[in-house]
Amino acid sequence: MGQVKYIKIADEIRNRITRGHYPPDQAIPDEMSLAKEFGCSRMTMKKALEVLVLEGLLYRKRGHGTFILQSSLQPDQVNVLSGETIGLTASAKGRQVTSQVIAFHVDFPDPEVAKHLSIDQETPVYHILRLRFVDGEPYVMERTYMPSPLITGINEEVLKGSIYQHIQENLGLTISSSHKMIRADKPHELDQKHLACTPDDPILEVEQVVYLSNGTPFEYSFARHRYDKFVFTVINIQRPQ
Amino acid sequence: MGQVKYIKIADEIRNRITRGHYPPDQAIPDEMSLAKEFGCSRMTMKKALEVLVLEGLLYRKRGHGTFILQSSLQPDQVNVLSGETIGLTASAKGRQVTSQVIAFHVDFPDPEVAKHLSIDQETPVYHILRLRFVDGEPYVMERTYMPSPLITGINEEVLKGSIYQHIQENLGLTISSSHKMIRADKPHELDQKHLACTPDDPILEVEQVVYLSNGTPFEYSFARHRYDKFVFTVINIQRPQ
DNA sequence: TAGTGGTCTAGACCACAGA
DNA sequence: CTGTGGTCTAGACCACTAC
Repeated sequence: MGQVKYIKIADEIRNRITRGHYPPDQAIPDEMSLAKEFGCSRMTMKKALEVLVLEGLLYRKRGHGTFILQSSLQPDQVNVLSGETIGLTASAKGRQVTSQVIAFHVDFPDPEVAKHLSIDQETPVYHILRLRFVDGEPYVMERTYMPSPLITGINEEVLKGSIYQHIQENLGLTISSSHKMIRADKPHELDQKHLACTPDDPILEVEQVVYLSNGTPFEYSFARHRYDKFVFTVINIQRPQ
Repeated sequence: MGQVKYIKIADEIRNRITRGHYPPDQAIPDEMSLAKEFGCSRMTMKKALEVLVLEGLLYRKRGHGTFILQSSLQPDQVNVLSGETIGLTASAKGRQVTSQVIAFHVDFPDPEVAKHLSIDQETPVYHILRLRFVDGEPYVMERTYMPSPLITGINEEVLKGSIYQHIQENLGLTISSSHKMIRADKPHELDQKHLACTPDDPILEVEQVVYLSNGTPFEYSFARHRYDKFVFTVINIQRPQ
């Protein structure tokens, strides 16, 4: 769990909300009361509540109070991916994720790949093509590029499981952010073959660059999803002015 | 512009970054130096930089410094929508947005619409169907539901422009957040007719609930986009632990 | 050891809402 | 007027990085 105080407080309040500890139709206690209860300053309390606002559980109204967003209590359908988690293995919690390696080799990157990975064309890159299953159903086809000098120790064994788990646990690297571009597309032949879809079944494609905590991009990928098995959810909070 | 200090500082630093004021391959000045330059406390400086981190312009490394994310300097293609702006009129800056009203009437909501707008089925709701053009090209078909007692003064004139502008400027309401679900779909007949697409052209659909700053949902909508004219971009920063 | 960002504090003042 | 959240401060200590 979070070793940091504001994360621990946010975790506790999130639990209270989802377990119905606070009446959903009135304000939760004010910042000062909560700060006193949790033995922290008001600023720290504010930071904890800010986490839950960004998750879409709470909204706050100056001069009024902090309230539970009704929609957060409705069991939103499958909710396959949120803006928060990275990686299919982490997203499909409780369901079994398996992977079939279709292609795996090392090559020099083309200019587009090199550009997104911020490397030159002389740096070798893993080319990985995986078909991924959730509970045995074909779910997504992932084409992934990673600089091989940076992400070491990739082999068939790793590819059958979770690359992200390998990066974090075996390589000790920290994943920090991702930039995604989401679009619809027509199915390629490869999609039709492996995702078992017809020529008029659309594909939802997620193009992504993922960064380590030192700012280095380590993954450039295209994930192509069956249109009937994937919804991408995003929560957007406006900044003042 | 932002009347708030940290927003104004963020605006200034954003300008410096995009104009190349800071060398892109080394750290920008540290928090204390910047705080001194802008005449603010270190906490305020941190808050300003946090804004730019969330926008994907900067990344920060404890014990190391604050750096410009290379990818933010590359002129990312069209970048039609980011997680930040709400509303087509605001997204398609510099391009001409026009709207054609296909249907517009008031009715009672079905249970699904009522649920997402947090109203009962006796509250009348605007049903709006608009085709929207960017620079004269058909771009997106929007089906929108809004509670008519809440969003007043909607007429053909407003619908041909920007509803959001009407809500903010004429009604004085503040839009605060949105929850989006993005998926691919096959084109309906209505899509094919108005978006000028063929039966095998996919559609990118954005289902959305938009909230006022008092937490009231005021819009439930489905925006159906031509697959070749819309990319949805999302930036995701991981929280510690 | 020096320098960086991350967290946390105690308190101040401001902006906004409702009685 | 009171109470709410929003901002800002000056300073402390901690965690991590590089030298």
